[in-house]
Amino acid sequence: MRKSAVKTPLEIRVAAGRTAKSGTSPARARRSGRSTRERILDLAELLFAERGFHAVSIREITAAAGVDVALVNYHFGSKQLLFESVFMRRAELLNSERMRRLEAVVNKARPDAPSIEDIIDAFTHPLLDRSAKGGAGWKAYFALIAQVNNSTQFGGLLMTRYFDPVVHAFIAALRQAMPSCDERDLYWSYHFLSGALTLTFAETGRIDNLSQGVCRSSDLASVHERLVPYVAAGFRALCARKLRSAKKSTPNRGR
Amino acid sequence: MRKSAVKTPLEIRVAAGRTAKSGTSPARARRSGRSTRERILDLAELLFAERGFHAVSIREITAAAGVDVALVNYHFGSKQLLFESVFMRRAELLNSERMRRLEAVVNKARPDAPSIEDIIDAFTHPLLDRSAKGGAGWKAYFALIAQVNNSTQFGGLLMTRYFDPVVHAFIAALRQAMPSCDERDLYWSYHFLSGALTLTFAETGRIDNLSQGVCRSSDLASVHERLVPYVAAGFRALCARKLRSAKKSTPNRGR
DNA sequence: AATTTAGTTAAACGTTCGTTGAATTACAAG
DNA sequence: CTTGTAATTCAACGAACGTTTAACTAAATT
Repeated sequence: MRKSAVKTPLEIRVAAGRTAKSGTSPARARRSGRSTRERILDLAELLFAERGFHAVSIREITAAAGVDVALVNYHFGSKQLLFESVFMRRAELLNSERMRRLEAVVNKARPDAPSIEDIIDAFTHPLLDRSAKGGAGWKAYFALIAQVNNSTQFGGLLMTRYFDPVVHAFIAALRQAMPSCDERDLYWSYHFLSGALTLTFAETGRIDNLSQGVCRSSDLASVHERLVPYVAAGFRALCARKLRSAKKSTPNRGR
Repeated sequence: MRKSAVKTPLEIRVAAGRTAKSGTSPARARRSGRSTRERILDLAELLFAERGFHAVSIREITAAAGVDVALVNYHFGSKQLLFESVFMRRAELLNSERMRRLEAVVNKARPDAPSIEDIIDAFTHPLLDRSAKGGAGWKAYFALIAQVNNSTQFGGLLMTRYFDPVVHAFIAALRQAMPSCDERDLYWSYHFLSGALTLTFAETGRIDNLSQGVCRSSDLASVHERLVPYVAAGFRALCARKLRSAKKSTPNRGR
């Protein structure tokens, strides 16, 4: 595959990924308290979110991070793998808190099913928290998620790989809360939620322009208190829709 | 600004934009029936939608269109202006049909206000129609819109410039249909609709993976019949939310 | 027929891209 | 202190990028 594969540079890079020897610190973690790996991840996240994957060069990232250009390929293997590392890093944090919150509302309501609002809140509140109090890194990350979610080439791939397990858990909870709901209505309802959620937390400034100052993208607390009842009502409306269907397809005769 | 500005190449390009002399055909419109300009626009649309602006080179576009690389700069001035031409081309078609449909449902309901569902349908149905019967060009265009809408650097800019007038007309119609609704609720409701709509018509394949075949991105007819009641219920829920608020802020004492 | 103009072609411009190899430094283990 | 390894630096690679220039063809105008 490669030309002069004398020193098998791939193995070097893979080994550099994480040696698992000293879990605390590779003793190289200095300069502003963050390791080189972390500083690259931080700046890559910021720049990818601002301009997208292809519009940002490795040289820009490493210059902003104050490290040498070669270190991206040394620590991550390639620009593409750096991007996936950025994507994965906070996905895991987000997933675990979403699961924690979901289990909490399920346990609290037991033996009944939780309300639709509580389930949705468990899914969305972690975004609100971290966008408000998580610093610029989380804000950039949510802008990145919105781009990936709406990307033709990555939307159906990366989102699936990193978020599907948790999404399935939430859809299962919604299924229990609305047992009569059609499966397709459940999935499409989540899909609409996903589009509204990712666009909103991307904070593109669109609504600021549209509303001419009446609404602010950054006012996430007030948007969250609207998002939850909005999508909860949507979920309920879709599952109740059965009653007045029986129009085109096989007429289910009454019930 | 430029080095050897002897022939003022900018003027040449601007003049080439559209000379408005012979509106029918510059007699160069041959080869598959579409002019060079149109073929470049078609292929640029397709490739931009698939991979995004920066991931596609002018050479790829012109090679796919079967024309010389220099013609992009001749006809459009730059890669960036080509992108905006792609964006603008169908936006105008979409806007005019949306306005036509909106006026139709308003006139039909007069002197009453139309239903929320009818207003939303006037906004979303043009997408359904053209995605189903408009060919690959329209499908690519909707994938492009989703990327722009969720882009940090273009989302608040291009969408505003090309879609705001029509969006304001729709929000005005919704305001008339729900006069007691808070302004911020109206704008945020539209924002959620925008996120759900653009993601859905992008057809990223995400829901196909998530639902493991139960739902298909391409089944837009069945998604549209879900999207309208979903967001209509969301709109209504937000505007009715007033009654049970008075929690944190100024307690409106009872009513 | 002569002249002007719009459209197209081929070639090259200088720049930047992601990636790599080899040399060098910093650190931990013996 | 010596050795081995992980991390970093510097310089360079070929490839591809957006854009421009100048020459050329085809059409319209005079």
